[in-house]
Amino acid sequence: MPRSIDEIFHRAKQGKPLFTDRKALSPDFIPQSLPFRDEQTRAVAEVLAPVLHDSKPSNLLLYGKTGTGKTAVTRYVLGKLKAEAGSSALISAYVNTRISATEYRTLAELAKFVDLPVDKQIPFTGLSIGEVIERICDSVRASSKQVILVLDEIDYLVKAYGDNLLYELTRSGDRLAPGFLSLVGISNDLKFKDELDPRVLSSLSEEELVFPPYTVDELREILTERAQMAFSPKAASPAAVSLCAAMAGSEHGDARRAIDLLRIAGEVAEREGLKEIDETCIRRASDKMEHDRVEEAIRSLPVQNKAVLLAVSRFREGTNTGELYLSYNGLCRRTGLEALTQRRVSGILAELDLLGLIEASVVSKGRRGRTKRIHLLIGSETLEKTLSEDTTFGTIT
DNA sequence: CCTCCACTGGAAACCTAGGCTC
DNA sequence: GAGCCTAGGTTTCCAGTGGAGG
Repeated sequence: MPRSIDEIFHRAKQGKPLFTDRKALSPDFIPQSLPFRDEQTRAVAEVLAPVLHDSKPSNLLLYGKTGTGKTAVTRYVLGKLKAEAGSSALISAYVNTRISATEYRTLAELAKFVDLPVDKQIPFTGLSIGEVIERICDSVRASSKQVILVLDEIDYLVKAYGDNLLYELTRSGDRLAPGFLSLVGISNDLKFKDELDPRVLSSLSEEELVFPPYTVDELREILTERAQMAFSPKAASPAAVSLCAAMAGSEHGDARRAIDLLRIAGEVAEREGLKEIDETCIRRASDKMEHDRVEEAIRSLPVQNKAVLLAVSRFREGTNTGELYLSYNGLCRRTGLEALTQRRVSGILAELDLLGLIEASVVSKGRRGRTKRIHLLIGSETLEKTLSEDTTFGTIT
């Protein structure tokens, strides 16, 4: 749908905008109150309250599927707590360990909140983990800081690196006094507890809290409230809101997804110059979300993983490890990329599988050995379009 | 029931880039 | 600047294996 810029501007000028306050649907918006989460909000507040009379709150572990309000409740309570305390000794640090990805970077993130002396800043590499912990502890002790460290998606850290870091952090008490550090762990995965050393577990889960998924009815109510803030009246009909709640919530009551869906549907409608969000907008928004997720996943891949993915896409009917490796080798020769070993490529295949970009399952073909049956789970045009942005593959896709 | 293929996936060694100390 | 350290990615090595074909 080619459209001149005159037309775009004209459309934008005429008619009232759909959105009155886009922020109300942004991912990090925290509303005045969190519906259906009173119990959890109060529980978190109770656990953290001791900080107000300078004693260390218990460590806390929060569970629940994505979009059940764990992060929102935590941020909400911490926000209030900070306002109440009014002291600069209270530091609320938030680190998402899936994004920080390694132990070292998780600590480096924490260090940013702790405000280290200029000569003790954490470089992005070069220090041992022990040294980084040392520097953080020193600073906390020296200025009696009261740190509440939120480790979001803590299960990622534990899965990849075990519980060493948590072990260190939970028993750093003596090195921090008179300051202290309390942990708030947030996990999507209940099973991650199995991988923890019993000592770490008992210390980390002094308090525990489970966040149940929202029901579709609850989602609808949440969306209705947000829609009233975000859109001009009538822009989002009850039917549209219900559909968003149903589409996003049918699987496991994911409020974040529901809110994203409503926002993007609003953007689609606005771009089309519609006065209200209709079903088509919502369906297109849903497609767009999936599409964006895939593009982003591809874009952020290391170059070797991209190469392997591209090699996979050459086989329409799926392939196996040996055949794929040959093709990958050829690709490397043509692009001047250094070819990795088959062992490593096998590992990369497992990573791509985990991201949901390919499916790679081990099959046995009897006498003809054991291998992975591999096929692409995403559209090859999307893949090629996205990879052509990368200079390594720009000419070859 | 046994063989034996074409890998899988764990473990350890190796490499690189960077900071630290002296 | 030499000689040390570490994290993270990769290679090297290799024992282990599900099941079709004998």
